[in-house]
Amino acid sequence: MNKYDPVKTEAKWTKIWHQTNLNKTPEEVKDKFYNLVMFPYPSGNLHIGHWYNFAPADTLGRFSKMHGKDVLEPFGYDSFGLPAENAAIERGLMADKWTDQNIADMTKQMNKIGAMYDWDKTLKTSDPNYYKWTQWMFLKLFQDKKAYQKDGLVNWCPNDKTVLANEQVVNGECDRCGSAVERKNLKQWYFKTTAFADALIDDLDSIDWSDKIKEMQRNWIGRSVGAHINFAIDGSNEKLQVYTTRPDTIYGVTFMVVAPEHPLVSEITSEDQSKEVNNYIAEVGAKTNIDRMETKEKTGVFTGAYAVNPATNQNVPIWISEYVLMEYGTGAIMSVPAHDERDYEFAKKFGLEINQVIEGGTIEDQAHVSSGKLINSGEFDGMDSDEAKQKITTWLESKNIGQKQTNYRLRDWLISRQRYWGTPIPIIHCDNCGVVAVPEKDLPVVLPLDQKFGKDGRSPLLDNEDFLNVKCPDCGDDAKRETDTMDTFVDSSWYFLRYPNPHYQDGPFDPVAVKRWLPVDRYIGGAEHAVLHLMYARFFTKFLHSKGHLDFNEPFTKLINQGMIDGPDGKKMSKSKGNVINPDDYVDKYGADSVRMYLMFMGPYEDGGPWDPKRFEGTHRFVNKIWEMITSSYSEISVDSAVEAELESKLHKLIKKVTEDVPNVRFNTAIASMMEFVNYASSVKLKGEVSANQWNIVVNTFTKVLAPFAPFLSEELWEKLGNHESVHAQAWPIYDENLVKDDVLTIIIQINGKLRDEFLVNSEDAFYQDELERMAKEKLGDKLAGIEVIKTIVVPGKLVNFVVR
RNA sequence: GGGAGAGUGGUGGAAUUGGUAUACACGACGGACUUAAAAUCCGUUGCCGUAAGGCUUGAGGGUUCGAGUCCCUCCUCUCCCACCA
Repeated sequence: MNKYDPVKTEAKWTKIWHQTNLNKTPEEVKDKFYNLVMFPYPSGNLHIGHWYNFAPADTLGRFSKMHGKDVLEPFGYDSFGLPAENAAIERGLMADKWTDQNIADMTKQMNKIGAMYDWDKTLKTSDPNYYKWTQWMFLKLFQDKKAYQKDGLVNWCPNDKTVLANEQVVNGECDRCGSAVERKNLKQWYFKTTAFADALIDDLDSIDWSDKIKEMQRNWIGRSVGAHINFAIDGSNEKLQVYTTRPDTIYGVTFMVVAPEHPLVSEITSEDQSKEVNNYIAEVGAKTNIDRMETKEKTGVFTGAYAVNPATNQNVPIWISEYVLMEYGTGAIMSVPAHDERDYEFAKKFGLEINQVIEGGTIEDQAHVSSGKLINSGEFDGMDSDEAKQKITTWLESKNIGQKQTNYRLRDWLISRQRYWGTPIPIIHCDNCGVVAVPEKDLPVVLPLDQKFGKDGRSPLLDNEDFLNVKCPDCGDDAKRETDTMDTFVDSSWYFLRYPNPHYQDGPFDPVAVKRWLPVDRYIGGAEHAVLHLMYARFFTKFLHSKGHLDFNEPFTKLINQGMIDGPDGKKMSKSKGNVINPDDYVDKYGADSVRMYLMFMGPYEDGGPWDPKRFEGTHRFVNKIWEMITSSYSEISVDSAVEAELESKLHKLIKKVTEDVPNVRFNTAIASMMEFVNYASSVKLKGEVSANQWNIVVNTFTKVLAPFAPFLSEELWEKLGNHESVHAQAWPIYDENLVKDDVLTIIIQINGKLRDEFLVNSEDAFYQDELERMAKEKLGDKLAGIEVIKTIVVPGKLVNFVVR
């Protein structure tokens, strides 16, 4: 018996596919399928998580290709980022050399996966030919005032020594290194993501993403509709503007709270309260984000000032407290303790007045938060909250002290980083002209390579005179370059536009190629990017669309989020736990196809799960079983036409099942049905019950079904079966509806819904209800004697149910 | 505290519109081959019961001829957000 030799086979076909240009992307495109996986960071080692990402995605691509689709399946690298810089600092390497070596290593490993990548369509974001256009994107945003500089409180990671975007702070910690994030006042570059806040929410309805991810984006953007209201301050000309979603409760406002950082605080604070107020501000200012989050109990200080409730004309005290955030709304709130839990807690703690204005609840015990009928609200008494919100807002507008206002939790994207290994921000600072954009013709602003780092990790750009010193493009005087680089998420926000023609020189992307291939039909990647990359890429697409560069406004039509592969112990893989699975160990021993098959068979793609070496063995056994079944010789022993019909029917059922499962990423059930088929076909073969001719047709067809899953194995089998053209260039087999239908159906017999018996019936008779009932009665025979049948339910082709007393 | 999702054998997991629950695989047990082991192959395997039979999809209730699937209450777990006014 000749045994399947994956190592030899895979090397052989890798070479042949390369020589025959099998994976070249078609130029003539009729029915496109842009099959994209989120590109990886070149960390240097392809781990099993990468395999889980790319191998099933490739099955989808190959499956589509066999269906006659023109498939674009590119691969590249998100190659700017901190790990390269850390390697440079810690080990004295060059960040660029380290990165390029990793790319070379990973590309070698990537070739083992058996994917249909067209290596002509590759890119890396650290390539000047690429980041030139990232800088171009910055300039376009800058020209449109959607890239701007702002002074303010920012998140600072003391370990990575850079600022972070809001999205990159998780539970008060840096999402890269886990350090506690500090708050600093710094001038930084931002992209105006909030300009597209509405579109980012509304257009979610038009794309095929999981509800989970869509909901996460909606929550992150956090749209809320309410009103701005200006409160007069007693004894001052200043107005205190607040944002509220509950204008219906304005008669219940008994105090105001402003954020400690609010600019009005210093102006309105009375002399006798100023010491206490200043102490409080200092105390809060010293806290980190984590400290702030840990503060459970409400704290605050009275400013000594009063505002006037415009509804009641009552004077209400103005307090400061850290529970009001300067970053959201106006940094000031009107407090309605009767109908807001936080205000209630605050009022109870500091003995402030509580006025109920919505009927119901037990205000003595807790805030009554739900909406309802208004009371104690003058002319608005008796109105429902929803109506009162409208009416009161209109009333405020008529008095010119308020208006309807929509607010978002989304903050503009902070994109500058005080790091070296990233795309330089194409800006020049000139003493005469201020902030000046680098002219387009001067792009790219080249990042100097071979830079040495000190132990402190200080960006070498800060000390690189050649880089720093430039002439101002406006006035020609000496000027300095911006030394911050861009967040690497900027690089990855538009890469999918460049893949169709990564060699294009006249712009960031080739408009003809983009028209041909975009938007992305399947986008596959981890759910951890729900509010990061996936939102940033949508923002870029919307911006480019608004400027007429793109004719679509959503980049990823259908999104698939694969799960995570854990270690055999069920825990997240990590070097320190010693539970990391190295795919090479398995690939070198069992072959890529077995790894691919196991990853797809282990469970639903969206769930992931632990890597189980035992179960892997099981899948590998299946691969060998296929090899044995197809390559060992077939001999007719006792040909049986009933078995021939059965085998043909099972083959067509298999085709149908796999055809339906793969587009829905149900790889596990597709493979299960292949196993079932092989089990049956093997037993037929052993007994030689079908003609050699039919057997030949069956194994040829089966090999085509197998092809997207196990590209090497199927190609070798295909050749052994005497075919000359690649199996991957074959058309997907079409199943015959008539053969999928069963000739004989099993009808079950129930009594009161419980299974009691069953019988077989020819499919053409299975839809005559009277006949089915008669047959069921006959089959049950004596069992029904003396029992009163009240009702009989007949489901044609399925069952007969006798309802008895 | 808010939002989303999920609970099925010893394990990963299958189950068209409500219509044979536990497909496929792992593990376990028994057997064949072997001096022996590995590999391979064959059988058994939801639970209780010798059997007939009964029970079974987190718990309880409901709708229905019939519920893993639909509705209500509760419990548990996972993920996301979190003083967002």
